[in-house]
Amino acid sequence: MSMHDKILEAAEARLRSGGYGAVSFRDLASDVGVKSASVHYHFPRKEDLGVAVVTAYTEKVFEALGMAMQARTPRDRLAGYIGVFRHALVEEDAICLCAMLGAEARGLPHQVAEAVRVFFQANIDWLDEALANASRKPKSAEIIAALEGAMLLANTMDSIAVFEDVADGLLSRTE
Amino acid sequence: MSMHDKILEAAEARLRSGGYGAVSFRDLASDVGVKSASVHYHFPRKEDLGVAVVTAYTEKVFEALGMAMQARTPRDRLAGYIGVFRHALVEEDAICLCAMLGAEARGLPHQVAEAVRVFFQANIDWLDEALANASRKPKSAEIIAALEGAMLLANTMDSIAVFEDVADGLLSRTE
DNA sequence: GTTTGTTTACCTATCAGTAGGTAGACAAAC
DNA sequence: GTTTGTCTACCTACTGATAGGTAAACAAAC
Repeated sequence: MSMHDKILEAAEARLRSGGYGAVSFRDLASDVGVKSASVHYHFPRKEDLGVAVVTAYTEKVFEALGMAMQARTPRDRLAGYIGVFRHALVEEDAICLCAMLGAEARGLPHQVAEAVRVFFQANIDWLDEALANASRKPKSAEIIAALEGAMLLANTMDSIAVFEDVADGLLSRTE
Repeated sequence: MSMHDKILEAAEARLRSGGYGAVSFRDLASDVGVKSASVHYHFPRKEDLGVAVVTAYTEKVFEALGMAMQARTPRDRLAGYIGVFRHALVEEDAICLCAMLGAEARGLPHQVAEAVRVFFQANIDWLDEALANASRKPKSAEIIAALEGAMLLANTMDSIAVFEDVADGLLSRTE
């Protein structure tokens, strides 16, 4: 993997566990085995790094969502969507990057906050399309809010039970 | 208001807009018109300040919830509960303190994270009691997750519409 | 095929600014 | 005269960011 990508990966991990303020060029440099000036070579300003991480994260998520869109019924597509979030929470043991940055949105550099907004709008659009011919369903923004909130609570209480309850609730209201 | 309380108020505002890392003793001192050493006099370590803010916030929220518990039906009590969160979002123009700190929980000093956990558990307990004799209702943790997620999304997209949609959805599933 | 110029990807060293935190002087209140 | 609250003055550690340099890779010119 290129140094560029290794830095992005390390930055995503630190962002997701501690937020924007918890990411420093020196820590990232140490994570990937270079000096902080070299991190600045790849991402001149912290804002550039923030935007790049969110953009890469968005692409990664929507690549995973590509398969979920293939499912036959709206309900199965929603189950696939939920699965992507569950994987992020359980396998990567961290909340969604944009849940963290969404909470901090008011204090973020404008371009970073805008990238987060784009992520959520893209999620709304994806769900609108995936559930277009459902006979009964919550609004797309409601689904996202429920899942992001469930991650947040699961993260704090250190229990994924609440996430599964929310997921079941959403699926039972969709067909 | 005492200097102690003025510092708590300023710290809450900064915590809710930028997170734990965005709060500095110097900024707080400037906010309330003293020097940073004086803030250290009231709250020796940042962790002490963090715990005190969460504790005071919890008390403030549950004081407001006291009235909501008086309502006659489970549905009305839920409406009152939602109203407390709506007020925090709309009137104070910020997400719930514990939504922010819950997202950052993994990177917080242990006692602060624990205070946040206590806040959420107290909310679960409150809802369990308020909706005890409802004939139909979401689980308490589901309600909290939905509302916290709705705040997060509303904060990022700068639109309270998603919050109202989530609130309506919760009320329609409760009676 | 060797010289020349350019780019990539890093380095060391340093900057001004800010972080949390402390020691000790001081004045007013009790 | 002791407690309370604030001050000045300082510390060490770390922040994002910049300057200037270097070794290797590559391509074009001769």
